[in-house]
Amino acid sequence: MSTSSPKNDIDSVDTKSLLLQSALDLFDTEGYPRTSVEDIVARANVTKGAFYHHFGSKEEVLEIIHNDYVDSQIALCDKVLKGGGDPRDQLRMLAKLTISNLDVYRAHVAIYMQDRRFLTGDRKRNVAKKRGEIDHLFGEIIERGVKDGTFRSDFSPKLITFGIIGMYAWVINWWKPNGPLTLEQIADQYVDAILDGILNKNV
Amino acid sequence: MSTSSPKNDIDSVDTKSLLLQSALDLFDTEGYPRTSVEDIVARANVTKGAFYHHFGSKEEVLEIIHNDYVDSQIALCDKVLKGGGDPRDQLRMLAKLTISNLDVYRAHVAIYMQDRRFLTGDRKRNVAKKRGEIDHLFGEIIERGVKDGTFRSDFSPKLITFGIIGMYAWVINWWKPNGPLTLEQIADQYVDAILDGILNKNV
Amino acid sequence: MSTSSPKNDIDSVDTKSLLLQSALDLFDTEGYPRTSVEDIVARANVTKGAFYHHFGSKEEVLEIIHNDYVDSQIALCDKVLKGGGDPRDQLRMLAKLTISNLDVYRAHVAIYMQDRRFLTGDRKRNVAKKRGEIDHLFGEIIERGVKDGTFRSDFSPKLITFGIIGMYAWVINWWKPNGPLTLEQIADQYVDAILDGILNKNV
Amino acid sequence: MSTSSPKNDIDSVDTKSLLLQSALDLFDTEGYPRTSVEDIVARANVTKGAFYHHFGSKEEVLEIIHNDYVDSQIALCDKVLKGGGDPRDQLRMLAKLTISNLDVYRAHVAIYMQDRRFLTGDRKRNVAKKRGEIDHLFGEIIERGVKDGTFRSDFSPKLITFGIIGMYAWVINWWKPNGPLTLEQIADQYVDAILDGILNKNV
DNA sequence: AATGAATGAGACTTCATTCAT
DNA sequence: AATGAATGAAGTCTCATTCAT
Repeated sequence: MSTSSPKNDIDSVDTKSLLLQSALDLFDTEGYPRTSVEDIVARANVTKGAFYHHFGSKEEVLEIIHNDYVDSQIALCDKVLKGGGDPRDQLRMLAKLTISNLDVYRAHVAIYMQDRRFLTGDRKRNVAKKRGEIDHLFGEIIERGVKDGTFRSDFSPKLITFGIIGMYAWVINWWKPNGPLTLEQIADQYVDAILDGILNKNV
Repeated sequence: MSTSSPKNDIDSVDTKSLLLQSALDLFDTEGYPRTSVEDIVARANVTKGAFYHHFGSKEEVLEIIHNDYVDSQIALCDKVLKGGGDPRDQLRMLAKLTISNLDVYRAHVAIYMQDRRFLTGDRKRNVAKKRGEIDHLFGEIIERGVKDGTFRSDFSPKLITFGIIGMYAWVINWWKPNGPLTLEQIADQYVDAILDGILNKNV
Repeated sequence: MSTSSPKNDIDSVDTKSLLLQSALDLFDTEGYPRTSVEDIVARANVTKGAFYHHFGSKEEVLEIIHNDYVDSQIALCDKVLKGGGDPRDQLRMLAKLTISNLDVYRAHVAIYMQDRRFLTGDRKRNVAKKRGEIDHLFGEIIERGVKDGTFRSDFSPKLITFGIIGMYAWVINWWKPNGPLTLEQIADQYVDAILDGILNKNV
Repeated sequence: MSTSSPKNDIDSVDTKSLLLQSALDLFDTEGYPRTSVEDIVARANVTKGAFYHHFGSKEEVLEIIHNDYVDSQIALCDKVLKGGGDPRDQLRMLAKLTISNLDVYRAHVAIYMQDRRFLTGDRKRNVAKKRGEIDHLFGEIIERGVKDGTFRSDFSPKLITFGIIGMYAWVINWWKPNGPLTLEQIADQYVDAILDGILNKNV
């Protein structure tokens, strides 16, 4: 067998990833403003110099985390929209993918929800733009459903869009891995509730 | 002679209120961690000494703002629950009151949503406890509705509770006063959507 | 007698002046970039916090020192120009005042000559503008002298102006208080040399 | 096959010279303390390792630049002094050579004037010593001229020496290549002004 | 000859808070 | 009730230099 390069040695994790993971954990638990670069490097067992060798600033790390998640979410929306199907199925599919994304990106999403506002300048603008895209892609499904008669037309599509987004976004505030409900169940029940309502029609 | 105390003179606003308002505005627009005591007193046109004369710390101000809002919301929930009525009506009533509370407490709510986590120690615990109460009171309506057959029993009540809370909580993220929809319309449409679903049943 | 306020007590020097003097000494001996705020406050026996209570930045202190000197030099030029007299006398008067200004502003001038370039943005522009004024006021005397026939017209006035300024500016590089030559002698000999030349006409 | 070594290939400039030139440009425009090794290597399109392969430290580069210029200036003074001639001619010759040296060494001189003080230890002493030599060689011409009656004896030779040096040194502060005056004209007018004075004797 | 990751000391600055008045 | 000078800890970031490869 070939001798692997040092980078790939079993217990050599590259410093940059180590720092990113450390920042991710701390931003998630402590929040961005209360996490110091000092904290990040201490957890990664490297020096401040190493941090600034790999990243230009603490804010850049925040941006990277945001983009990681937001890009994945956009890709997901694109996939669903391009997949075709009727609005009802698309809504369910998007809900499922969005929520199952939490398995991979739970910390990213928590940080995105809470610390987005600490981005400044171009970073703020870029992330805001991508966020707008996501809202727009979500909204398209609703609007198409209203047009083709699948969804009721007596609601404001924008209102419904934000309502659905709100339901799913809120999950991050109470869901814990290993809870009684799987992510799949959460996604399905929310879609069912939204489509058919929670009223008991058999009465 | 005038009998009014100096505090009530036509254009004498008392310093403490001035400082609270200043903090409210700044926490709302800049966020708690990026607002310095210096900023607060500058906007209120007083000095730091005055601030520490009226408040023990910056965090105390954050707590006051939180309690102002949370107490009002609890009062509101209590009122609805004590008012009796069937779960459907209670849900609608609570939704309407909660949302119209945004007219008065928009900044408080925004701060509550974003900066709650910067409270520490007892303050953190107290606010968390009150938040739990609100969630609980909301949940009670749902649970009672499931029990008495008003709401479907195939959903997790907790899930539905958080879903509804999420929809309404999210409003703070997109609603602007003077937009096309009134707060009353928002409250009603969300209740209608949740109760009956968004599917067009006439097809 | 009236009891003097604490500010005027015999050995109470106000912190701001103390810090300015400390900065002046250190910028003079070590240069601006090698002087840290830490150094300045250590020499003044106060804390860094006190420094930033009185000044917005290290650069602001540099600007204050520059303005102190440059403004005094402009005032001096104005005084000579408004005083009238023939160009020869004005030149001598300006030389004398400029050089005797070194007694008061020796450190300021040394700093101005060496550390001017570390000012940035508006501060850089403002000081550059004032510097231009001084050059201009100096040049006016020479130009008037050329026009009225006092000075030879076969030299470029600008060249002569800068030559004279250079001679006087250079003094800061070698003059030490308590040297063999008084500032008055230096000023006079330079004016004599410039007006009549150093050639021995008696040969 | 080509016999030239790779170093001499048409567009292969050796890294060391590239780095020196890069440092020269940056020290000139930004100043030594504000130029980082990072800046130098970025401009030369190499890495830090290359820099420290060729130079022991950033300060060593500053010293090299200083010695390049100072040695050339000493050589020049030596040449004039050894060339003999009367003090007046020697003065003119030295002025001309000194000033025309600016064509080649403009950046070096600017750096020498501004950043000399950032040399430390032996480097500082060595450059100071060479600087003293230059002053001395200049002064010798003046002193010899006073002794042999060419120059007036009522001036302090040291004063006159520094005055002349100041005039020429100052040129770096205002002269721009491609300005209206050639370096030759500058040198000549200054010598004429110093020898004969600027007063109009025909009045 | 050159790379580039990493170090570690030190720089400037912010800021909640205290305290004498 | 209020001032404003002062503190001191902590924060972000820079940078000359080293070193294994």
